Amino acid sequence: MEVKSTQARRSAGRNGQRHVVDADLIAVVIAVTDGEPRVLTIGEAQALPSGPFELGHRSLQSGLRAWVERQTGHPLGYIEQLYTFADRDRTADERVQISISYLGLAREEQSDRSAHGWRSWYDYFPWEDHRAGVPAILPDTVVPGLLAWAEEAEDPNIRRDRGLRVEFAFGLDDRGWNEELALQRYELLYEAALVAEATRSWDKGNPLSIAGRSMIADHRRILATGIARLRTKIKYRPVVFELMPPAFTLLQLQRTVEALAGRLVHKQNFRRLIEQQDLVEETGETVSETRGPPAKRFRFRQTVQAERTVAGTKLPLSRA
Amino acid sequence: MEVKSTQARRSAGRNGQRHVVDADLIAVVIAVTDGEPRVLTIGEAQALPSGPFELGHRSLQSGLRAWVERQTGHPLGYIEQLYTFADRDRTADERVQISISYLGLAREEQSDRSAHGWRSWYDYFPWEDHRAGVPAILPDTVVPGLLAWAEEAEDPNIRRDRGLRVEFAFGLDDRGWNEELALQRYELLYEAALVAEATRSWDKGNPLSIAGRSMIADHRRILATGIARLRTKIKYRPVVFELMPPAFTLLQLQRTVEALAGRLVHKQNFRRLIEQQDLVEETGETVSETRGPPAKRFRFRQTVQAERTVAGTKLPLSRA
DNA sequence: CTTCATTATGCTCGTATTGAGTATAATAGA
DNA sequence: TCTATTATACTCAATACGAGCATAATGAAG
Repeated sequence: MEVKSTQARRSAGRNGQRHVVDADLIAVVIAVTDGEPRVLTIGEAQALPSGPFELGHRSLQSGLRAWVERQTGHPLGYIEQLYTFADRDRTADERVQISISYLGLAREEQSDRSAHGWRSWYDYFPWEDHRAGVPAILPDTVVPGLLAWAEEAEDPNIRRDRGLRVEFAFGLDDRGWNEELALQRYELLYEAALVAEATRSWDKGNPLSIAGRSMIADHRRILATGIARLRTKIKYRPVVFELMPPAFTLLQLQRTVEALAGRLVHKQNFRRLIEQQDLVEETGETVSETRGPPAKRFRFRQTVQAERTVAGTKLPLSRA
Repeated sequence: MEVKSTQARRSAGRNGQRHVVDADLIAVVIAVTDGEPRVLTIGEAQALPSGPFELGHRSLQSGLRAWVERQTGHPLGYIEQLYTFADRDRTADERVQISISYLGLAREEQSDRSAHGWRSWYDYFPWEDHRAGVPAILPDTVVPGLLAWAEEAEDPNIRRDRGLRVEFAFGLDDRGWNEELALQRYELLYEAALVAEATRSWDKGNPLSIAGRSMIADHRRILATGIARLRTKIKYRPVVFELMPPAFTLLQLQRTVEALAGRLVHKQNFRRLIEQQDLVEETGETVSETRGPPAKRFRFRQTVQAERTVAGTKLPLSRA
C-alpha cells in the first residue's frame, strides 16, 4: 500500500502544479412571517444570496455571514452547513467550482416584508404546502406528469423503479405524505424534466416553469435541501425558536411549525408536546389579538443546552 | 440592495484576481470485523485517507472513491458527505485549504484484517466503548480532568456552563449516557486540552495522548464526526446492512450494531424491532457456529427503497 | 454420556408515548 | 345578545418500548 502522510502530500502539492478551485458560499436564509415560510432571494427572486469565499474571511461561517449581511443588510442568527458540491464550470477553462451551502434562520423584520426579496418558499414548491389540504397542482399536474414519465421508460425494471420512487416520495402508498421528502420530490421532478431547470427553457425567459417558480443554476435544489433539512430538524432540535420573536403565544408557535412542515398539527397534542419538553416558560403576560380567551405569552427557556431533545432512541438498549 | 446575479459575479471573478483555494477530500471509512468497529487509516495509523480533488474527477464522490481505492486497494460501498471546513494554511502563503470529508461504509475483507491500517475506532476514543460497562478511563481520567477544567475558570458563568456541558455530554445528569454525543465529547476534551492535538505535544513524538490515540491535524475530530453521524443514522436508516456480509444471523447483526453504538442492546427486543420493520428475510439456511441451537440466516431485503424507515414523527400531525 | 453454559426464540406485562377526540370557558365581532 | 373562535383541561384507545420469564437446542467440559 502506497502511503504518503497528509503532511508530505500537501507540501508536494503546494509546490507542484496543484489544481486549484473556486469556492463559493451559498445561503438558504429562512424566516417565517404572516404564517408563511420565506426565503431570502436576490436578483429577480431567482437566486440565493451567494458570493466567493475570500481570503479576508476567518472561516466559512463568517464569510457567509459577511456576504449575506452585505448583500441584504440582514443579520443571521442560527447557521448550519447544508452540503458541498462541485461543478465543472461549463463555460470556462476547465476550472472547478466548489459551492458550500448553508442554512440560516432569521427573525424577519417587519420593515422589509416583501420588498427585500423575501419570497414564500411555496412559490418555488407549490406542491409542498398541504396546510389547506392536498394542493391542486399535485393531482392535476405533478403526479400525472411523473407517472407518465415512469411509464415512458422502456426497460420494465426502470419503469417499476420509477413508479415505486414516485409513490414513495409523494405518499401514494400506504405510508402517506411525508413532508421531509421535499428534496427527493424535487429530484424526481428534475429527473422527469418537469421543472424548468432541467429543460434549459428557463434562459429563454420563462421564469415560471411547469411546476413552480424556478431559480438559476441549482439554487432551487439547494433550497429544497434546506427545506428538507429544516423540516427534519424541527422534530428533534428546538430550532423553531430561532424564527420566533422573544415572546409568543403557543398558537403563533404552532403556526410557525405548520408553515415549515407544510401540514397542520393537532393543537392539543402540540401543546402537550411543547410543555412536556420544558422548552418554554410563561412570561406572565396575556394577549388577546384574536377572538377567544386571552392567550398566555411564552418565551424560550434558555437552559444552556439548546442541545436538549437530542433524545433519539430507536435502539432497544439494555442496562446490563 | 446591491445585487449581481451569480452568473455575472462568476464571470467577473474568473477574469479578475479570484481567490483560489486548495480542495482536499478526506474519508472516514468504516467496517466492522470481529465485533470491532474499524476505521481505515494510513501512515502510522495517525491519518485518514485523503487527497486533493483533481480535475480528472467527475464529481466529489468519484474523486473520493478514486483516492481511497488507489491508496488502500479497497472499494467503497455507501458514501455520504460529512462536513466541509476551511483552514488557512499555517505554513504557507496565506493559501486557504478546504477539506471536504466523507463517511464511507465497507465490508472489510478477511484478508486485510489488521495489516492494512484498519484500526478499532476505540483506539482513538477509548471512552466511547460502553459494551463491557463504563470504561475505566472515564472515572479515572477523563471526567476528573474535565471537571477540573470546568472548575479552573474564573468567571462563575463559564464555570457553570462548562460544568453543565460536561454533565450533559458524559451523561452525568439524569439523562444518562448518550452514544450519539461522540463529537461533543471530543470537542470538550479538545477545549480542555486533554487530547494531544490540543496541546501541541504530539509532534514531539508522543502518539499516545492523555486520552486515546491521536491523529494528525484535525483528523480525529473528523473521525468523531463520522462516528456520531453513523451512531445517529443507524437508528433511522438501514445503513448497518452496508457493513454486513450477504447473509448473516440476527446475533451477528446485533453485534455489529452494538459495536457501532458502543452499547449492548436487549436481544429479544432487538429481534422484534428488526422483524417488525420487515428489513430482512430468511435465506432458509441455518448455521451453528457457536453453542446453542442453530441460528437462521437472513439477508437484507432489497426492497428498492433503502429509503425506508424514513419515518420520523415527533410532530402531532392531524388528518384534517 | 452427563452436565452445563450458551444461544435461539416465543411470550407476557407494565409503562410511556401518540393519535384523536370531547368538554368547558373566555372572548371579540356581528 | 348571540356566535364563531380560541385557550385549555381531560379522556381514551392504540401502540411502542423496556424488561424480563420460559423453553428448547446445542457444543464444550468433565
